Amino acid sequence: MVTIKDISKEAGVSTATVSHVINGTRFVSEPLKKKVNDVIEELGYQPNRIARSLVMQKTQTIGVIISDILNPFYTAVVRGLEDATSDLGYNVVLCNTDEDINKEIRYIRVLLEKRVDGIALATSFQGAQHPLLRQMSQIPLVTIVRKMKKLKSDAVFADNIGGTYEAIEHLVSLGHKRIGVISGPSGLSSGQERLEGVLKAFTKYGITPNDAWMATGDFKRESGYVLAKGILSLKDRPTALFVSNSQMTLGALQAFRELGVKIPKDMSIVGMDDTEWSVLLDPPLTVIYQSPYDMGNNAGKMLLQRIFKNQKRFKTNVIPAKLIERGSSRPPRVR
Amino acid sequence: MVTIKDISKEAGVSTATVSHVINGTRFVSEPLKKKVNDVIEELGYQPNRIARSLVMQKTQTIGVIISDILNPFYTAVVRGLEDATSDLGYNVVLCNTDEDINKEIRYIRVLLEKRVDGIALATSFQGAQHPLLRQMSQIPLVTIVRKMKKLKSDAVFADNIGGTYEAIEHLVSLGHKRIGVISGPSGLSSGQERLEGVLKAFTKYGITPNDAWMATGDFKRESGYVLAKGILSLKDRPTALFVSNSQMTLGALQAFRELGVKIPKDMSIVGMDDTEWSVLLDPPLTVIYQSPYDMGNNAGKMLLQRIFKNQKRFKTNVIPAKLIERGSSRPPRVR
DNA sequence: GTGAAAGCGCTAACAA
DNA sequence: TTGTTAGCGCTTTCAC
Repeated sequence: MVTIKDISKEAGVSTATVSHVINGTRFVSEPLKKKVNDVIEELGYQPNRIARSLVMQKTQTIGVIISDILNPFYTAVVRGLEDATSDLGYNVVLCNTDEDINKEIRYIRVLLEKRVDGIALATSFQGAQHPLLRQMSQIPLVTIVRKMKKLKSDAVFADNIGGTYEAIEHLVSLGHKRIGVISGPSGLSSGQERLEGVLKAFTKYGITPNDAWMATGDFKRESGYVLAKGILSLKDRPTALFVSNSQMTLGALQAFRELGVKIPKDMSIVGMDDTEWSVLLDPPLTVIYQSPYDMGNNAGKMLLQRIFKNQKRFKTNVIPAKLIERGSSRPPRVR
Repeated sequence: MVTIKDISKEAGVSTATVSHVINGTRFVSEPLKKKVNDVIEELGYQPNRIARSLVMQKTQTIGVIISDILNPFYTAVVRGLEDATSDLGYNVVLCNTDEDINKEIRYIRVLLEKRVDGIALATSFQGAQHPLLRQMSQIPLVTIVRKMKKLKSDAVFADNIGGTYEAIEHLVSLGHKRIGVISGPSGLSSGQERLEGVLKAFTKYGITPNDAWMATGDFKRESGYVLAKGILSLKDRPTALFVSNSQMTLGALQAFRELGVKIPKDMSIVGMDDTEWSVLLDPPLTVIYQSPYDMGNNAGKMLLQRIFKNQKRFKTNVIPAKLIERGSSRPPRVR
């Protein structure tokens, strides 16, 4: 592999000069500059950024840690993050944890050791105090999607409470009083807050939650399927169902299909997360949209800000969630 | 930031010893080992992998270059790649090119300069000879999804020809003779081969392609929408439509919906790529499934093999594509 | 306007 | 069994 030394030798200049023509960091006379560039071209020189990183103490790399890129929600987050940072020459390294806190810890450690310039973390940690709290506060880090207790950091997440509140309000406005809910893990802020918004709306509109209609899943398709099946099989069932993420909605829809429960005739459904397929369903799905792309994009921008100037105050960016009304929610059938 | 020197000083040993206890690369007596580990713990030492990479000449990082992670096909590819490589401690850096050859070139350059240990590349280059041909043959590289002309390298892709052949054969076996096709860019091997499989089946079954029913898109949703709309609006239209990727299928389905063309009553449809939503459509979608996860996974494994021992022969891994028959394809209506 | 050389934080050959 | 030190390929200070 050809190095800067080879170039300097071949061009008859110092390595300093080569470095400066490559980076434009100080004036170099035209003839020298040309000579150097010619040699670089001729030898097919590729500067070694590892060496550069070592002296510059920066890697032009940021890490993103999520549970699973196969979930389209996170796909959009990651894309937003890349778009926000790639213009400034950053690369993103992708880490899937599958909600496994040990994987998460391993990834954080490695990213730290690789000296990434920043980390965007959607934690899977459900306890009170993250094991890597100390280490994480040493570098630019933005918590995304899910809040982390005890950690002071920049943060961007959706307005979960507002979003789910709106979902319920929407159903109530259609005339629903019998509303079922499939929520996510209570140990995750996203799961807990979404339930909170639901309950807030229930209270506001004088609805007493029916335990048989309130289920807690794990944000995965299978649990949406199983839990929906349970609720749909009840003799006394709700007239509407809210499902708190797209993967569980997928499972729930499968349950509707299998049990022959017609949407919205037999039951209305509102999902969380908009997807590429929401509009193609029959009827199209009413959803709460949380702008995952924007979340990733904003996270990227906040990271860059912190990388460039280390302000002391931490910022929190709450992205509004909004209702997209489509055909799957209708007034309940009058009996 | 604490370095190996700090540890060695504090523990009263040489940096060599510290290095060796961290990496287990030579015997260190118990007392020393304990002392070193204690100090590491105490000072919260995080080894600098940049420095390590510089001397070891390896980064434990691989790059993956695709057009767009938002396309669930690539999402699965990337996930497969990560799963194949993360066990051995590799990280993957994600690069989205949006089919922009300039972005692709930039990314390849950067990955090369960052000295990634390997690259998985789904190229967007449609010309004869890739601009970075020389550079790319210098490191472990596996071409995926799309073939690259003139480049000798490991490769893994789907059996596009076999897959689309099977799609048409399936339609023919149902009694269709009037078959429309929305293909992808002819400059990409995936686009060209898929069309090739279609034509091969046409020939085999004595079907003469009707130009009005043969459209070429760009693998994006919008083009599927526009082209399908064109075909569906024809007075003389086909009885079945094959669409050669999931994004265009999405658009096509939208066209069916808007024009009130009922599937499969008015027209059958077979898509390429299975997705999380295929089964939820009404009727569920018949598709050709190309195992994107496996493609990524195999690509990862091939990369690792080449990283570990530099065999001279290049391998090509063709992943079979298979028909998944569901409700969207039925015999044509008898007029 | 350009060059010499120290140093970034490790690993490993060599020495003891 | 452990330590000394050269060197990985750059950037940048200081000197000329």
